[in-house]
Amino acid sequence: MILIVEDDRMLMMGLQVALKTKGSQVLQAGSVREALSVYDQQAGSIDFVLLDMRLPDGTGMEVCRHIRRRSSVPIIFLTACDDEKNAVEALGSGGDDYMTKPFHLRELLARMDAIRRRSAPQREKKTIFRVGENVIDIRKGRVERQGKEILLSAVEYRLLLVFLQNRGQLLRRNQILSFLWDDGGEFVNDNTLTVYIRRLRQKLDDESGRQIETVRGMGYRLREDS
Amino acid sequence: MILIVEDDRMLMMGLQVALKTKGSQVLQAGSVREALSVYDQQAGSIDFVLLDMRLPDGTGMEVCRHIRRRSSVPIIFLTACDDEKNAVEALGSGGDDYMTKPFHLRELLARMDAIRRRSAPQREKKTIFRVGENVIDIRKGRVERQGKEILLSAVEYRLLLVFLQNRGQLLRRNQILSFLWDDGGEFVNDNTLTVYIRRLRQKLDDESGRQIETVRGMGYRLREDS
DNA sequence: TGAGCAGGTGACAGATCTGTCACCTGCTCA
DNA sequence: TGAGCAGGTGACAGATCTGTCACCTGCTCA
Repeated sequence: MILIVEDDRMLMMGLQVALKTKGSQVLQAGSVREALSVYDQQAGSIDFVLLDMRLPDGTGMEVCRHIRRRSSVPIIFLTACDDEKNAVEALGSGGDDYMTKPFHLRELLARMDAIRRRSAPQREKKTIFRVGENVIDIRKGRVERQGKEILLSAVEYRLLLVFLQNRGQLLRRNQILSFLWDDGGEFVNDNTLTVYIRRLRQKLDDESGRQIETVRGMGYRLREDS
Repeated sequence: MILIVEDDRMLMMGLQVALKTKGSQVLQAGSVREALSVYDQQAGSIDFVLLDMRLPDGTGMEVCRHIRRRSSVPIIFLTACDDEKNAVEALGSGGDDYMTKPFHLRELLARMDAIRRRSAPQREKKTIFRVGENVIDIRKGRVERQGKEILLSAVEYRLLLVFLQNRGQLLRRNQILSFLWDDGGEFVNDNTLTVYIRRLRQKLDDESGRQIETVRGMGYRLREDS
């Protein structure tokens, strides 16, 4: 099921017809408010989101942040030309791609396919992870090293989960902030993340060296299993 | 791989030969100390544990508790006749069955098969659970109701996980204590569990009624999805 | 090579969590 | 029907966590 968030009725109609013709079901929302409400009710069945940047009661980024805190469903931003700067930023905040209006439907469909292909090798549902000598069992909410439990606070544990679900990938500070804090990290001090990274490192690091790498100017990355 | 914890060398030899003949690999341990060490190193590959009750440096229950905090691998206790009272208690602490020595190998093998069959329908690796109107995503370590995050403390969250992994099953207070506290719950006040049950209920319960049921004199049970 | 800045560090105040207590409620059985 | 007890409740002290601060370190570029 595809969620389209778009206040231009003509465009909405066009997209809807095109996507339905391709065999997809469609959900509509015309505002930030409506998008959040529809998303929360249907989250489980939505497998793609098309997201207008400018909405009558806010921006697509707000919707994107809301969704990204809950799911990794693909999101494509639809933007007017002069939104382009915003759109690029939006990618950092969790979008997978963006299209500048007006665009050819065929191109949109092609990009959707590309993104689907890219995310197709469904991450297997691992529930036990190894980070250095630490073993994390998310079904038990337990972290241990050499059989000894490592106690993590709630925020530390969730920070670790964010890294595990995106292992080996560079995560920007903004992305991590928005995963961890409900307000999208807008209202927490940037240094707070730095401090939690440090705390997590202190608990996880062993002789095998630093597990969470700093990518200067970019963000952090959890080392792939060595 | 089967872990045998037994200090009687003759019995150990017998079991080992019999199990190897049936195509199983075997790990040995002759004491509590050794059992814990072997278990911690091989936890991932052990799929059955035979556990003598009386060991030179302690009891099988200690080993059982250690393992149960980490895994639901099947455990059969091997007990001398006059241990029987303990053995029954041991089942409460997480054992799946017990055999009174001396026993027929054939009977042991039959019981092992029975337990394997019982646990065969591998619980699928769900990572998203619903409890009443609450949605728990263990890959994100998040609990929410109607899109609004419910904040759980570390102990509350792990208590919830214990229930989720044993949904619909009656959990005895002792079992829960040993899942949650590293000392097997021996050194925490019994009322502490009652209090955490209450706190978790306060956060999870909604109009659809109580999710964690009390089974008086027995323990607690998390309601199956209605 | 040193200015500027991204990220690291140690310490802190206030918030929350943890485990216990004393006491309450209400089930169950004689 | 009421004694006895399993489990529930509200409040609490001390421990831990949370987020911020002021300042430090060390990379990167002109």
